Amino acid sequence: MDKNPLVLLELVERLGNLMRTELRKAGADESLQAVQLQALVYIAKANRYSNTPQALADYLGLTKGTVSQTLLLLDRRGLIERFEDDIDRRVVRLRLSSAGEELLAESQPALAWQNATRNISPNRIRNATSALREALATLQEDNEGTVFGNCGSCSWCQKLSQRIYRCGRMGDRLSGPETRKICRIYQAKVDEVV
Amino acid sequence: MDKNPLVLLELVERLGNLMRTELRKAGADESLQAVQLQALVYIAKANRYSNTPQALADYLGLTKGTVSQTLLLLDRRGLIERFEDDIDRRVVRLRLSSAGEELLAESQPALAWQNATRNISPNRIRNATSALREALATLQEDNEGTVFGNCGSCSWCQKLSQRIYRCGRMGDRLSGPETRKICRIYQAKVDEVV
DNA sequence: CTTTTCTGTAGCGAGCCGATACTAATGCGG
DNA sequence: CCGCATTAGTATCGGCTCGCTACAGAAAAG
Repeated sequence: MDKNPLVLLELVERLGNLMRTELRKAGADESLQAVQLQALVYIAKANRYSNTPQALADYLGLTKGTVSQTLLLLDRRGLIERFEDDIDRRVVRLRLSSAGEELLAESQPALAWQNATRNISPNRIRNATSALREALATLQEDNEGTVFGNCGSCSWCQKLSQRIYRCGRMGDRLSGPETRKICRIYQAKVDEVV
Repeated sequence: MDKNPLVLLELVERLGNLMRTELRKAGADESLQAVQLQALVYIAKANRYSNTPQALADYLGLTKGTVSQTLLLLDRRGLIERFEDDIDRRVVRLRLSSAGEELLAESQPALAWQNATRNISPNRIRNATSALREALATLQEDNEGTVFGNCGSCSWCQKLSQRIYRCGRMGDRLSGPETRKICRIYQAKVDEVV
């Protein structure tokens, strides 16, 4: 029975396609494309190491040129802000403008999904999440791509006190909320399959 | 913990995006787009009730106008054949040409996925498949979309003999292989959550 | 025999997307 | 301190996607 993975793939692809059209519908009010909404969602969740065009390109699986175009458009719309990094003046940092935050809060692109999963028990969702997460990690490692994650299961993360954490890779102190954002230098703990 | 569904959604979207870029890479040799490969895969799997442009549009979550363009291109490339239905002369039937079958056999777009899931136990894959299938069905019902499936779990399907089946909705006899193709008039059995 | 509904197609326009070529900043070796 | 490779990002081009509107023909409904 090695056909089962293919069945799962078909489901992932179909759900991906349908959620993409959901995104299109959600963005149609503001005349935004699906990818643009995905970019906004990412920027809202990215931590300080991951709010750059290159990271977004890795995340979405697109080239940096393509992403650059999307960001240009979002900037013209006033939904994001781009500003130079103080230290490395090649890199551009991204963040949502207040208009972008507002837009994201209003248009709930995930609403259809919430409804679609209402009858699935938390336990089954956890199991499915775990399996897909492993597939994603393996897929990205095979492609030498970036594995995104948050500090909760990252081997670099050190807990300094009740509320203060520290990233052993970058040497920065991180607040609690910041440890729950998404990070591109994430390194899975060896014995943790989550 | 009603945040878990959102985590699952994020995984589905990311995997969908990445497999989409895998598709792009796989189709790049033949200079085919991701959607075009998805269309070919669908046409290869569609049964006699489901090999039409409209069905494909429902499956991919696109409009019939968009799909029409894709099919036009695939036809010009000689990868599919389009022919009129004998009874209802509005409908166009689709099938792969031999060139199309060959192309699909050679470019294995699912290879990366097979590798990515190699370390996941069949049992976990089954569980994940089951959960996602339910999400998909609910999502499509909410949107009044078509729920695709095959005869194995369809309430219209009758088993006439060891090898012969019958579709109670359309009244046709179906061979064993045909019952494993994908169908747009699928109706889930009431007590079967599969 | 209309009228409506259901097929599919045609053409338009905004935008996606990869590829290529480019600028500018950093870093490394000497 | 000076080349030279590397990295982050932008600019431009061409092909294609995709929704939209309009359209034609066949079938179904009245």
